[in-house]
Amino acid sequence: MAVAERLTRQERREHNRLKLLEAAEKVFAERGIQGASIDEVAAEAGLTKGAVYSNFAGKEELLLEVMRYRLHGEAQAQADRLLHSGRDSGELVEEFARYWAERARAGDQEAFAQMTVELMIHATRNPAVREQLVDLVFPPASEGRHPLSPPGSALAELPYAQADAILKSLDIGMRLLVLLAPERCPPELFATALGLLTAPRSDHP
Amino acid sequence: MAVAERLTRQERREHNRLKLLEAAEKVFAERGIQGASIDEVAAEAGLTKGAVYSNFAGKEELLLEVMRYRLHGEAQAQADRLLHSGRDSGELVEEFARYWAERARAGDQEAFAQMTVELMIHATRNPAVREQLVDLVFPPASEGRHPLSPPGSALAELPYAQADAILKSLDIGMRLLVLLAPERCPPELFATALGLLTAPRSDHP
DNA sequence: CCTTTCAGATACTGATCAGTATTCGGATAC
DNA sequence: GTATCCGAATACTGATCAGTATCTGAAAGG
Repeated sequence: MAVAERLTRQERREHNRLKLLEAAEKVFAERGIQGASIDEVAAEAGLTKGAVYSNFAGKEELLLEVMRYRLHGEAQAQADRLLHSGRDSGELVEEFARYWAERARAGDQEAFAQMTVELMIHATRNPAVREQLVDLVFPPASEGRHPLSPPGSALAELPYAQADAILKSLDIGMRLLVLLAPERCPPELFATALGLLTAPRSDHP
Repeated sequence: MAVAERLTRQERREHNRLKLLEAAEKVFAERGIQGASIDEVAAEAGLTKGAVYSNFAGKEELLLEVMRYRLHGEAQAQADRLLHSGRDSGELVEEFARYWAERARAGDQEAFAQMTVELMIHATRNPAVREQLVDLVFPPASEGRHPLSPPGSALAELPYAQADAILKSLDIGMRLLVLLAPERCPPELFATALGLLTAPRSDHP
C-alpha cells in the first residue's frame, strides 16, 4: 500500500488535481462554501495550500471546477443514460423515481446536493458565477417532448423548457427538504409527485 | 422628519430590536449567512455591535429570530388567510399561484427566499438549528385534505402531510430556480405546475 | 436635583483565512 | 552527473470577525 509510487511530474500533477477536487467537494459540503477554507481542502487531500493555488486560480475557480467535474462525472452520465435510453416513458418515469430515491438515501449524494444549492445561492450574488452555473444547470435546450413526460400526460403538452424547469424545481426542492427533514419529506415522495405530474391527462379539451 | 423622538427605554429597545431584525434579513440575504458580519448588520440598522449583543445571544439566535419574525409577519399571515379562507378550491389555487408569482417578482421576497434556503442548508449542519427550523417549516400537521388540493384532484387523495411536502418542495425549488435564472424559470411557471398537480383526476380507480 | 440603572457605544482580543513571496527537492534534460 | 525547472511546501501579510470587557449618557426613580 504505502509503496512510494514513482510518477512523472505530469501524472503526479493530475493525480493531485483530482484529489483536490474530491477533497473540495467534501469540505465545501461539510462546512459550506463560505465556511470552507482553502487550507482545510488542501489538508483533506493530504496536500497544502500551495498545491491548491498551483492548480486553481482561487477559491471561486475551484468551486466551479468541482461542479463541472461532478456534473460531467459518473453520476450524471448514469442519469443521462437513463433519461435518454429509448425506453418506454412509463417505466422510465418509475425507474427514474426509484433511482432518485436511492441516490437521495445514499450519503454520497448529500454532499453534492448541498453544494449545488449553496452554489446556486452564491451564484445569485455573483453574476460571473451565475452565468456559468446557469449553463451547467440548463444545458442547451432540447426540442419537443421531455423524456420524462409520457405522451398523453398533461406534462407532455408543455414545451420542453417548461416541463424541464418544473421537474428541476421539484427535484431541487425535494432534495433540499429531504436533506432538512427526511422524516417529514421521505425520498419516496419523489415518485409520488412525479406520478402526479405524469399522470395521463383527464381529457376534456 | 429628523425630530429627535423622545421615547421610553422600553420603546426604544423594542424599536431597535425591530430595526436589527430588518437589517439582519437584508444583510444576510445580500452577503449570505456566513458572509454577513454582525458589524454590518448593526451598521445597516444605524447601530453598533453592542446593540446586537444586547438584544440577541449571538449570530445564530439572531438568524432564527429573523426567520420567526418573517414567518409570523404580514406576508405569511396573508398567505395563510388566502389558504384558509373558506373559498372554493379551484379559484383558491389560481389565486394562490397569482399571488406566488407576484411576490416572486417583487424584490422584497428575494431576500427572504435566499435566506430561507441558506438557513435550510445551515440547519443541515447544525442539529439544534435544524430542529427549530423544521418546526417552523412544518408546523403541527393538519389532518385531512390539503387546502390547495381541490376535491377530485389526484393530489387530494394523498394524506395532508404528503401533499404538503410535495407542494413545499415545488415552492422552494422553484423559488430557487427563479432566483438563479428567471429567464429559464419564469415565476408564472408556478401556476402551470400547480395546475398540473391539482388537475382533476382521470378516474379509473 | 441627585442617584441608580441599563441599553448601547467603544475598545480590545484571539482566531481564522485568502492570497502572495519565497524556498525546496525531486524530476527532467543534457 | 550536473544544471535546470517547476510543482508543491513553507512562511508571511493584511484583513476580517465573533465575542467580551469596559465605559457612557440618558432615562428611571426617588
